[in-house]
Amino acid sequence: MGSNFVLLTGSSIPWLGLGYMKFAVWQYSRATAANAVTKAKYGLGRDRACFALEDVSVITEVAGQYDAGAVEERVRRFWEESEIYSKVRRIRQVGRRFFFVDGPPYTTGKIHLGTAWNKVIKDCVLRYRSMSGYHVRDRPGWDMHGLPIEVKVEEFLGFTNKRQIEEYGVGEFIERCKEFALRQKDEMTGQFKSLGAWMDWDDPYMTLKSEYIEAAWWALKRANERALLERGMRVVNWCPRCQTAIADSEVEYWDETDPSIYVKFPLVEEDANFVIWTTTPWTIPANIGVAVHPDFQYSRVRAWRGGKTDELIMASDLVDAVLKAGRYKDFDLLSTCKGEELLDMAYKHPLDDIVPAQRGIEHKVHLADFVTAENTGLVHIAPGHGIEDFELGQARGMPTFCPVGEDGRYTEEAGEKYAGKYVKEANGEVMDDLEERGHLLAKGNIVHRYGHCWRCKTPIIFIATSQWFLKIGDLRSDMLEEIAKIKWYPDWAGSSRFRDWVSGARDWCISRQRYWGIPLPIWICHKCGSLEVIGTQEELEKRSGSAISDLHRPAVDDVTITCPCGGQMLRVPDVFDVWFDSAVASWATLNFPRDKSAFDEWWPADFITEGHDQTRGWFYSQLGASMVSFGKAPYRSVLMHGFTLDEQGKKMSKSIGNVVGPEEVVGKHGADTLRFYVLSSNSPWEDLHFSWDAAANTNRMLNILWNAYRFPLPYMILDGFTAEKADLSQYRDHLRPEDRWILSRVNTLAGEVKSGLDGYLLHRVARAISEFVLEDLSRWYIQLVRPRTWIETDDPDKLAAYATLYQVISKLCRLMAPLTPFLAESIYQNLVRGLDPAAAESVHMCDWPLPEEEWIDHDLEERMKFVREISEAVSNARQKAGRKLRWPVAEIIATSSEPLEINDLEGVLKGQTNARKVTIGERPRMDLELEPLHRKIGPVFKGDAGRVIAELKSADPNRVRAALQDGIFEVSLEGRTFPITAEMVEFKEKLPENFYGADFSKGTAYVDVSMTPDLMAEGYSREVIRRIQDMRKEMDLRVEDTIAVSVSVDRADVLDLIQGQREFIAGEVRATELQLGLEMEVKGHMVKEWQIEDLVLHVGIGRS
RNA sequence: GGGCCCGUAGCUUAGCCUGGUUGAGCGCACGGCUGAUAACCGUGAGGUCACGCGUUCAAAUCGCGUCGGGCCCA
Repeated sequence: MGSNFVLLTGSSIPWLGLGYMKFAVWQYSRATAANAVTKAKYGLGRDRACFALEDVSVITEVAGQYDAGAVEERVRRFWEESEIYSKVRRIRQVGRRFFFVDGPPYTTGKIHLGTAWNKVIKDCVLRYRSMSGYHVRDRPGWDMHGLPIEVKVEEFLGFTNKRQIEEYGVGEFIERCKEFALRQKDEMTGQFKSLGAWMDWDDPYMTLKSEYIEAAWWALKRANERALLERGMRVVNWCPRCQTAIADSEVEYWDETDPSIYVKFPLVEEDANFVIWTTTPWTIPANIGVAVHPDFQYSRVRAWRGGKTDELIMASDLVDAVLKAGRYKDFDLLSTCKGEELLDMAYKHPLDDIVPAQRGIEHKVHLADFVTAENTGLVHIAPGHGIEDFELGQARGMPTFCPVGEDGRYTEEAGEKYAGKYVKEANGEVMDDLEERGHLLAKGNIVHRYGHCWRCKTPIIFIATSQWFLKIGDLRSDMLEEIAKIKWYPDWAGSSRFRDWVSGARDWCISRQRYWGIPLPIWICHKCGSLEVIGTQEELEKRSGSAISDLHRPAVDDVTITCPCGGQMLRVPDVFDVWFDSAVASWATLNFPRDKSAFDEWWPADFITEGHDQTRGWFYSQLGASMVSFGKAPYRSVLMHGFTLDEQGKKMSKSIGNVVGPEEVVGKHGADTLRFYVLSSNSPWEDLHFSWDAAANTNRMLNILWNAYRFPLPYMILDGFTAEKADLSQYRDHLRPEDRWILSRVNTLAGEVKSGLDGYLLHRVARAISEFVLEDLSRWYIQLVRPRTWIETDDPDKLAAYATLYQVISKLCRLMAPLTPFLAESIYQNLVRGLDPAAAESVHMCDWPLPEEEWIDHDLEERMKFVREISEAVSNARQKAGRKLRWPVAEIIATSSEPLEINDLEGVLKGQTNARKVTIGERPRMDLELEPLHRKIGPVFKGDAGRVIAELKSADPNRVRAALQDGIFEVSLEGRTFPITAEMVEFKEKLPENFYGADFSKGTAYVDVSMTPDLMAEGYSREVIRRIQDMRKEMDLRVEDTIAVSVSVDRADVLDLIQGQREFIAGEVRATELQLGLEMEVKGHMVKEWQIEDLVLHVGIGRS
């Protein structure tokens, strides 16, 4: 009892489950009830059913509003209960393999918009591949080791340094890290699932698992066999707080103020000084040399300040700037020389009285190309504190002097005065010491970008330490060759970006002096010094003779093995750089080396996709590790995607407060909206500027789709539409041109979607779908098909429309399944499975809908395009004329610059424009307009000109033109005649009265809005019908209810007109009685007064 | 400082590869439809295509440079 209670209250999951169950029971009864009742009774469709449960083998009506939350919850439940995911993967096991490797997200505990986008792309691609018949390998992964988690756990435990971890116990600490990582993983799994990402969540690969660790060990063993593993002193980025080397990628830069000092290094043999510049005074105690550029010109000057003179050597171009910084008054140029002439000139270390170790070291000038013409043109070289310094030091035989310890404090080697001081804090003291000894030429401050530990934000320092390296530099050219074989999306991601990065590949420092990571499997003999790299747990157990429970520290630290020399071999205490963990993912996910057959079957990956930050990250680390292990690239194709930024294109950051979480978007608009939005918003490789407006617009598009799908359902249900009736083949002769058109369009769309998905142009796919839904389906086809759905008999015309809609929507939901898996499933379950229980159990189990060429008719699509354009132009023209669509027009005319074929679509055009007659090609008969030209007439007729012009204006332009064609036209005024010549007038064509025109892409459409009694009768009747329908709706009448109607108008002429339309009106509104009268009293359950322009209408409605 | 990508209407964007009157959606204003209706449709206003120079008969599109944004590096 007690534990049961705790379970219910302690976790929100069981509680939610209970809620869902009640919801489902309610839903089920609703759905079945609704279905049973709707046949007899229309109007019940306000329930929130999303699709029929699978044992109800009929379609049901759905909610009037797209409620993503409800739809997704229902679908999620269906997927879980019916185990759809595993079924989908199972049925494809016979297919061609598609090996996808998930770039493992770091277990931070919370996914962000970028991570969501990443998984949506992956899911979309995998669903498409699966539907296309591929046997998809979709194991997700988790990156669970490393400093970020260590730092979190340290924070939690209140630790500030490594010693506290050792005191706490490494074993305990590792255990905390592990728990933390596993908990975060579980939370994030839920977040990914809510996006509809289908991956093998029950069996992800985890970097902390033994089989995973072995994959890394095995790779290192291979590296050693190939002589690519090396131990050596290197200068590394060092975090003095974490007391470990950190990778370049773990360094975070931001502006910081540091000292900027000019230091004089006195020459040994002469009374002169080299001038160097640095921002790190604390590295001066470790100075070993000075570098100059061999080709620069250097000057020796004698400079004055405060009554003293100094002889200084620096780059000639920088003399002025340096002397200004040192506040020298004036100087004499003594001599100049090229940098190479300075080679090997000796100087004395400026602090050798404080740093005794410096006294035995030779200090001199070296040549280096990396010297730039900035500051002084001479560079202070401390091989223990700089990467280039170290390299130059190695090349030139300088000692690597590094009097700084792992904690960032000077060691005894730095001399008594400095020993124990934290280097960044010693800057001031070093400057003072230089100043006291007269070696400080100038000091100031500089704001520059400085590196920090990305986890604990401590400023990093460079120190020389002994580390383990992979000699990636040796593999550079092989890597470049491999890159060229990989298919990159977009191409430049590989051909320029990645290529550039790999061209600068340097040896990879893989060791870290930490705890929570994969231990380096290197054992060293303490007697003979030989080294052994262990590849697997089994191998280690065999070599050590003891069973091992956990491959992590500290357990593995205690394992010793016996060297062939008889000595004892101990493990190197370091762990791997965490980047190495994910680098081996492509084979670790296959459980290689434990399982060699899976590797043979699957490796290398067919596809990976990550953000562009992974160019230097995972794309690179995987390539490097794979080249070391197998000599080839671990992936065949790569889609590089962008970053998610805010609407202004700024990085989302907590401090700016512009962060949008995926769960916010899902909560507001649903997962399908988020998915479709991120896929459609821009090309995958561009950065996404998240916009709430755009997301809402995507939701609106899905709502329109929902409405389009929902629209025919009540009619289909009412008419008992069945699977047999849905078979399109029986209606071949009854398909209207618009049916053939939408069928052509959906197949054209299928082609576009396929080629887009094949080429990872996901935005093109989403946009093509969106365009189809809005333009073709909702705005056009549904409008065209509407009248056919309320034909009452089993007319093949109506059934052909149903079958067409069925065909289109069932194809569309398959095409959308990879993008909006919930909505697609919901539609599929109701419409497709509802009619045909034998259909595949889930839309995601369907085969990919290929374009059916026999349905594609480009000509028809082209013709319809013009019909739509003309139709739009006509509504434009109608608007100019102030004639509503409800009022029929006698004729519309479309003219164009090129031949225009409408053919079979004339009926569509007539219907949509509400025109009695459609004329294509002929121009309307134009009226002529005559314009007298004042400047010609005036000079000829002088004082009479005014009256002549007036007379001309009132003349019939046709008569004038006819006369002018023969010669002159005579104007008679008060008995006089005025001869008018052709040059005195201009003719313009004018649309006849009641004609209005508007342009479309190929020409102009005209509408003749002249009224006839016949047209007026229909117009008024439609006005009346529309009011009655409105009232029927207000009374909440069912579609088949009949009514008694009385209508009174206040104009006799209108009464006459509508009297002739009695049957039309009664039929449209299902009236069994219809009374029409002038100023009469109307009656019924509902009575309303309406104003239609200048007509007052009274309508009374009652049930009959 | 270097590499790669991006900059088009108030906002989000298409067009750029292959030069020839910038096309849409949102928002705004006006209108229409009314058995998809808390839905939908039409019309209108709104753009020195970041800026400058060049190539060309012609540049949003090609080249160079500047500015701004992003990622990566130094």
